[in-house]
Amino acid sequence: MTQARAPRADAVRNRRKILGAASEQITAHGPEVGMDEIAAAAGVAVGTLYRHFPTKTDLVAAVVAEFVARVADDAQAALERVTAGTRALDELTAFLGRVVEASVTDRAVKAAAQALGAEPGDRDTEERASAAVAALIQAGQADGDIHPDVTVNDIYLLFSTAPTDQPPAARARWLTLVVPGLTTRARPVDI
Amino acid sequence: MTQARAPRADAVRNRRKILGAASEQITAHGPEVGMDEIAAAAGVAVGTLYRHFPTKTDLVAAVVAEFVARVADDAQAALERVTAGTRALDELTAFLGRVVEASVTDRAVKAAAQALGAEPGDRDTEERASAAVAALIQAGQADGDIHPDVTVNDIYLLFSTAPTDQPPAARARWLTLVVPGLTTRARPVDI
DNA sequence: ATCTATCCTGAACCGTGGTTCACCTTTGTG
DNA sequence: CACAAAGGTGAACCACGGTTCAGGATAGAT
Repeated sequence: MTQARAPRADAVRNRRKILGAASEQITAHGPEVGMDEIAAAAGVAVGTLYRHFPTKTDLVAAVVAEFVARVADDAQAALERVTAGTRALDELTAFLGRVVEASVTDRAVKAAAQALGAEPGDRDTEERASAAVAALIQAGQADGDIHPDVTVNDIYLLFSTAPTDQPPAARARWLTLVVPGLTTRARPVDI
Repeated sequence: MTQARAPRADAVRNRRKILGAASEQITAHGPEVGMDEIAAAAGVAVGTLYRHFPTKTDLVAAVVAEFVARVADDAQAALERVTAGTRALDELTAFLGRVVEASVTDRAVKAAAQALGAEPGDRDTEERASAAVAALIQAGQADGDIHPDVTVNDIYLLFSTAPTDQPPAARARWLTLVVPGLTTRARPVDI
């Protein structure tokens, strides 16, 4: 059990700068930005990126984790408002809308959404988001607004198919088209 | 007005082979297959590809056009069944489902769908597909099944957001979630 | 102050994949 | 059959982007 020495001060500082710059760049230009650009934005050399994150995938995953955390916060806030008396379906709809809108600016969120379905990410944060969304759904079902079949996975499914790269009007329209599927009035469809 | 000489026999033959192989390869592995692989599948050298299609984009566009034509046929067939007495909403739903399922195998269709919203492609074929879908929608609206607001663009919007890369169950569920948005029972949503 | 483990640097490496081009082959006309 | 013109060939070119590594700098312990 060799006790690992504490990381050096500049290493910690750089790690933060890198994470910040990566978040910024990926948010602005999507996950396809070059490592060079991220390094430049962080005021650091490429090699330093690779000291902290063995591969680009790891770096992106770290950034994505931050976004997931943000979404989790959002969901929890919505849940609290419901407990305070607002209508669950409305909160869920608004939540969906907000996340989709956020996906447009923060293109990494889109990747995060797909990551939610695929790779684990932060177990805790993911759990937190899922729990809040699940509670939101349950509340809506208790109100009789949301269809009893609806699960958290449905929300993720919709979220992962959001038309992020389409104009605002299309995104709004998409939400309009998609929400009724969660609603009590909807009926199942055979394929 | 210099009359262009007719193309040579082997040129015509190769063009067909290329288009066939490209269609096959893109269908199987998506538009990201290398030009080398397409050339190999066609039993032809890379240079020949470039003689017929100045750029990879052009080749893909040509393949996509074929798929659009296939979708147009499908839509027209559905329309004819409606004229023969089947319910328009059911046909539209089934059509959506079929196209989504086709997108899974024929990954190029997905690209085609997005191309429909973006690049023109074959004006005629696109018109043909749009006309058939529009007629389908109108029929459904006449039945009182489909919401009066629904347009062809909505179908394209949904189609372009289909979860092509998710398991069959998820795709089916997606259809279930999405169709109610087209239905009379749905209500609009504010963002 | 010294010394070493840790960390940083950035030019170079490498695989990938679209594209080109100098040279050869085939077609089909005179 | 000869001989242009059209077409085909495929090795080489190039841009791009992730990754590496030998050498230099720095923190922090002694």
